[in-house]
Amino acid sequence: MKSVQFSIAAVERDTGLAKDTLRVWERRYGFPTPARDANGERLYPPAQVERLRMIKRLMDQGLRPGKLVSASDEELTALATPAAIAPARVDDGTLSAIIQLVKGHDVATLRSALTQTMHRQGLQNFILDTVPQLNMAVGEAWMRGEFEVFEEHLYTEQMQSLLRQAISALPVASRGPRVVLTTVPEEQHVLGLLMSECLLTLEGAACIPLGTQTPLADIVRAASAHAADVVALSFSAAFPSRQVLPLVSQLRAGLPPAVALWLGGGGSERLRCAPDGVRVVPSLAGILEALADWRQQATR
Amino acid sequence: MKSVQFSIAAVERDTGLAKDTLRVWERRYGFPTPARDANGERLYPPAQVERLRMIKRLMDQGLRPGKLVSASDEELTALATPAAIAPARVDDGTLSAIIQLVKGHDVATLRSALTQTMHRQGLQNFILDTVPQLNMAVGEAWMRGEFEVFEEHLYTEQMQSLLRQAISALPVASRGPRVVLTTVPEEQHVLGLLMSECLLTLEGAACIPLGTQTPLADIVRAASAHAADVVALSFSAAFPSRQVLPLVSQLRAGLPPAVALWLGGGGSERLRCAPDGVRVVPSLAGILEALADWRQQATR
DNA sequence: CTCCATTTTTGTCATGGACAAATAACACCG
DNA sequence: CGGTGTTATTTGTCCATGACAAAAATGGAG
Repeated sequence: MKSVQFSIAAVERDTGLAKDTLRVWERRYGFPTPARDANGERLYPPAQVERLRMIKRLMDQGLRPGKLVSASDEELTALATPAAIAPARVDDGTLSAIIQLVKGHDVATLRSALTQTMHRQGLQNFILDTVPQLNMAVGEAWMRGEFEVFEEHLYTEQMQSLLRQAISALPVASRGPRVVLTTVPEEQHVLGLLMSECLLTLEGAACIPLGTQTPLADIVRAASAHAADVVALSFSAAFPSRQVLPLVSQLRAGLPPAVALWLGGGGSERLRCAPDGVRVVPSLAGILEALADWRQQATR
Repeated sequence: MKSVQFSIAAVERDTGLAKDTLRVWERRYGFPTPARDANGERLYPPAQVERLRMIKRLMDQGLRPGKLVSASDEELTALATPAAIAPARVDDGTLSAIIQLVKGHDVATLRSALTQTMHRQGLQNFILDTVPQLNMAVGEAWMRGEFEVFEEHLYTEQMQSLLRQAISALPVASRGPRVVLTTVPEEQHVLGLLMSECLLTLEGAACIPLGTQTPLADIVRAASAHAADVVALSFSAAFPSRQVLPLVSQLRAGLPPAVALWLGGGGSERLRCAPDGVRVVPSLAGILEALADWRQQATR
């Protein structure tokens, strides 16, 4: 394989670390140490990009960059070791079987296994239990280096299809509330949204799915146009946590007070104190709880 | 409505203009002219953000920023006028009916109308004719300012569900070729991929969908792991054309020569001269042609 | 141990200069 | 007059360095 070098923009894309951050790390910690092209622009070797990706992954777990970038390679791999991050979990065999199918690169078999598991367990159980566990297992396998990026993509794609299919098959909602589902710009993880849409639609709520990355102003407009009762946002664990609070505050200020604002996903848990009128939904089961609360309040 | 001020990061999110670009415009053209907070950081008034969004829209049509930012408000609104950009097109009524449904914010009716149209026309006709026309109609309506961003999101989301559902319903492929479908990082438009997947699966090709934004190195690994015969990439018209050629060249260099590389979507047409071993597929119908060519060559 | 104040860590923003790719403008020739 | 090659302008991205504020860690008092 040719030794390709990465520009700073390419590294930002591949790692999710901002250009400013990459430069300031170099200045402060002495890593990374990119070469320079004829014009003085940074050229990152693939090995350093790989290391940066691992660092980012560990940071998403809550570890601090100062320790990580100055750590030795051995310490890094030790941190990424199963024992360090993957608490043993109960597994009836279904999980590992599906993981193996992803690794086996057999799309058709993977799809039918997922479909079969969903039908066996029922949609609600599938979404509350199996899907989150699968997501975590995939994420952990990726961190341990057992999964390639494209294998994670393949999994996400299949799961996405399955969930959308399930949603399509559900009866049209009638009871309310009307829920606008989306993510903020920069947040492109879609599975959380789809799982939420499944649960809400199962309970008879009317979902208005906007997909990912809706600008804040347009979320407000959508809530108004669709006469929404709730706006539900999903933040993945990879989303820069320092940006969550300002985003949410700005959105809350723009929305009418009568519209509820729910936050879900791994990135919302790190929020210290939610502003007034914002409900953090810590898990998928919490959605059902929030829904029940809303309905109770609505009848009064 | 409170007069909220936007930080430079917020403006980048809402407009899609990079921070560096915003600063350099201010330096060169004298617009925008943000206020400053106590710490000297830029605070953009909402009116300027709105103007920036309009400028960005017009730039996506090919107009140049130098003219736009120094233009008067009147000139701007004149450029954004329907007559300036939207050639009338033949329309049997189905198109405008669906557009009206999107604007009517009735999710359930929109979904059933799309489903019905698909079944009436048959999947292949639907994808070759109606879907591209709808996409264009939506894009044009958006340019004219008749569509909000969230309305485009809603349309995309519904179409995505419909196409994924159609793909799931198709029989598993058996004939080959094996096609890896994805987009490069930064390219997040997914409808082109799904339409291609539909057509290919209809013809019995085995698709390996990786979703959007797969890093180049992982596209290569996926092609190898899945024993792919073809890698198909989709570039939307919005993708920065200056980046297409370097990306494609790099990918072509990394792939084995036996693996074909197909490019589709509006962003691939602006490619001056494709490198050796790269096939530009100018339209959706071209996919069927490329497929036929591949099969003919494979039998020899 | 809990809670509050202080220090360290960390990401983001500012300035001003530079360069290269893309585009427009222009001169030239058939 | 239309096509073509060359120069000029436009435009986005990158760099270096300095600064600051929010978040996290630390430490001390109750």
